Amino acid sequence: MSQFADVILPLPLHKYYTYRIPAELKENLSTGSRVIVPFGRKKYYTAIVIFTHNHAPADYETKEIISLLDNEPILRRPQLKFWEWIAGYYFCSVGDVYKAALPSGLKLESETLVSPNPDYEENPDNRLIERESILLDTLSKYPKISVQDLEKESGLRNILPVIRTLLDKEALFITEQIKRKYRPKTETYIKLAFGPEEQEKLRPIFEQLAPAKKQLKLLMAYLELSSFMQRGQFKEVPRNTLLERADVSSSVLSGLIDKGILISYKREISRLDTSGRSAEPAHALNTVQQKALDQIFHSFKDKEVTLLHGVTSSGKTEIYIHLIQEVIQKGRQVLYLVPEIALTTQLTTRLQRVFGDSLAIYHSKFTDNERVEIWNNLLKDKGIRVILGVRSSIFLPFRDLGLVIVDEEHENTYKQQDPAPRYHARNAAIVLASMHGAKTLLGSATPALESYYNAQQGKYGFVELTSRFEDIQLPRILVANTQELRRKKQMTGNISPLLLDEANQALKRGEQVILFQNRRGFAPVIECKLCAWVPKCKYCDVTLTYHKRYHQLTCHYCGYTCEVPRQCPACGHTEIDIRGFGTERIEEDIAQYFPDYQIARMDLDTTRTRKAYEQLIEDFEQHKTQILVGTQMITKGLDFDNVSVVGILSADTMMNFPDFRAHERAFQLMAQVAGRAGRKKRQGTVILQTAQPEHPLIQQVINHDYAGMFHTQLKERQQFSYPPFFRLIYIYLKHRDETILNSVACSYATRLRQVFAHRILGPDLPPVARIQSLYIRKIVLKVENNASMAKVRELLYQAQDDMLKDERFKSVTVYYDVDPM
DNA sequence: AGCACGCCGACT
DNA sequence: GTCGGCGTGCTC
Repeated sequence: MSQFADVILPLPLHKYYTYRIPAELKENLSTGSRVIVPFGRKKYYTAIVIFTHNHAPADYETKEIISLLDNEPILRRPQLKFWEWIAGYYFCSVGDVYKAALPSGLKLESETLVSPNPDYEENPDNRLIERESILLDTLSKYPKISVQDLEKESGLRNILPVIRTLLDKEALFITEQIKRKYRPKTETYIKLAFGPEEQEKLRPIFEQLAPAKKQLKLLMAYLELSSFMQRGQFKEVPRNTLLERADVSSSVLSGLIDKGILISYKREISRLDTSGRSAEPAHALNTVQQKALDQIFHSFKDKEVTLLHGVTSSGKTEIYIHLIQEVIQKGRQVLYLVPEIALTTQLTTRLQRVFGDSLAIYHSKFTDNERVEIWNNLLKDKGIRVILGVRSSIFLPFRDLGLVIVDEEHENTYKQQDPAPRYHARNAAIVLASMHGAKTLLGSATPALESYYNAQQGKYGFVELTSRFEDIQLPRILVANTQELRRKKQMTGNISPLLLDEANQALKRGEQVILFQNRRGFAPVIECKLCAWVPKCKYCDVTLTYHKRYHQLTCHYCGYTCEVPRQCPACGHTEIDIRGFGTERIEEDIAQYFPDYQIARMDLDTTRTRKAYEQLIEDFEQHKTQILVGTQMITKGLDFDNVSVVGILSADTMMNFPDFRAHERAFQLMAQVAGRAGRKKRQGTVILQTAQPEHPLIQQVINHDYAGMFHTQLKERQQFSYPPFFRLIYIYLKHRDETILNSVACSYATRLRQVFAHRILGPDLPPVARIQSLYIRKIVLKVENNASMAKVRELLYQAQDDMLKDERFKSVTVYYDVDPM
């Protein structure tokens, strides 16, 4: 039996820590168990055992594990391997992955509690200073209080040193308490105190209760609910149901319990909605869908990953359902990934109907306790077969995945941005699937360039669905040339006459209208007011970002900088300015034109809660609102059958966004939003407002020409060394002193150039160059797609170690973003 | 991450 | 002269 355990701590530390296993825990402790360990002088953490062994570390004294939280591992072995892969690929610690992977209900935290020493008497030789007195006075009011609360109550700042001195003077005690966050949900049940075999006891009870009308009423209600009348049983009945049925107060119930007639007890119940949902059969597929399904099965024979390119509303979901059924019939599990915003009631109810209780939904807006229950259900294999979930559900303890579906695989919300691990759920899921020997299906109407390229190269299988479900026509797309309209003074606001006219007609016919404006219009991009000319970087093919502070234009890929031109190089116009109008503005504008219709706005601000979001959708579905103004949120997974006109208010803001993926994203967004138009009854109309109607991208949108867009973009990606030909790694440097940061960033880039040569760009100011008073610089590394990532990682870490010899570098924080979006 | 130790400026 | 500011390094 092992003496020592190496553990993962929930911290950004790049190694495992070794602890002694106390004798009494040796039996049950194993890889994947959670343990409480002391770390540093006073902290306790929940760590995860990754390895047990008998090698006593030579150069330090080990501490002992405090306690074991699980008699059985809460992780499955392949998960740890998966965590290590993520940490390696995305340049972060396994601790970072651990933090992201476990629902916080399974992560316990220690909290310091302070209590006064009642026997303390002030020593005249060692008087208390003022801060100490104040603290002690406050403390005397509480038997036990947390450090955070004590800080608040005392009105003092930075009380930890004071607590320390008081501790030395023995004026107080401190204890560390581990907070148990997950609580099983319980419900109180009521039952007769005796069984049906003693039912003759009932008669005297009725007589006894004759004067107590309310108690009698309650007893009758119980007998009724417990199905005694039909079957002579005394079943347990939930307390609330009983009180509701009897319509009496709880004191009446207490009366009966006191008399020993009824008994009350608590029972653990599941939070997961298992209200006996019965599975119903899936819809039959039409011939086109069936053919696609067959092709997917065929493709699975020799490809790990298959891309399903299906136009909007081609019925991809039904194909998924049939695939899932196939896999779960074999006893294997399915992970169905969707982007954060695509988890709509429309999709969940559809899946719940087919899969009933074997489906679980894993979403950040669900409470933590629910997520813990899903985790435990999977761990103990209690019936969940299909997980419909967002990004973080790749970390769930799957026993045997047979299939991973990544729907809307092009969505950038699959990439985690800020705290590490900065992982891409689509790419990580592919790795996860291969660890399980499962297949991955990527689905999208507008695939990511990278995925489509992989399919073209034969790395992925490829299946196409070209016709829409029930032969609905793709919408016709009309262009409103805003440049010309403005010049002719036919358009002053943000809405063209053509869009107004089409919207008006639709509304009069009782149909609905969607107006789409990407809020990214707020990006600091300048443009010519007349012709929408936008300055671009000569080297990166990326829109330049405007920095107000210096009145300069900068490329945030390579750092190229220039002055703002006085007049437009394209048309000579002299008004060049920051552009951008958001959804709020559109909502106001449109309200003036259509005062008789109800308008709703859907963006980050109006959908803070799940409820608000669902309410907006419900209102629109039920035609309570006629016009919906929104950001890209409205493009995802929503099926409205009465929308005939969609307005894209500014194609230019999307196309000119300072990012090498701007055109790809603009196409995806426009195609997705256009797909909301004209669903069941007739062809819809999309009004596309742009100042550059002849632009190839606009033509590709009009012609629903994904392949055309792909080829144009691919050429540019190759020319400027971007994905899928090159892999990007961003290296971020943070420091609170801008001057130091600048010089360190420059010398770091120089150092990196010695290793990676021209593959290093920058340093440059990222779009948000200062966060929480920390300045940020970004260095870009472009490596050939076929380069060894292990080698790149080694070289990067080596360069970082080298730089640490520089004194100034010590206080600089470095972090990486691999495959940034 | 957090916490302790250590070295410099605003107060008694 | 001390208190408290934050910079640096360590945690099994």
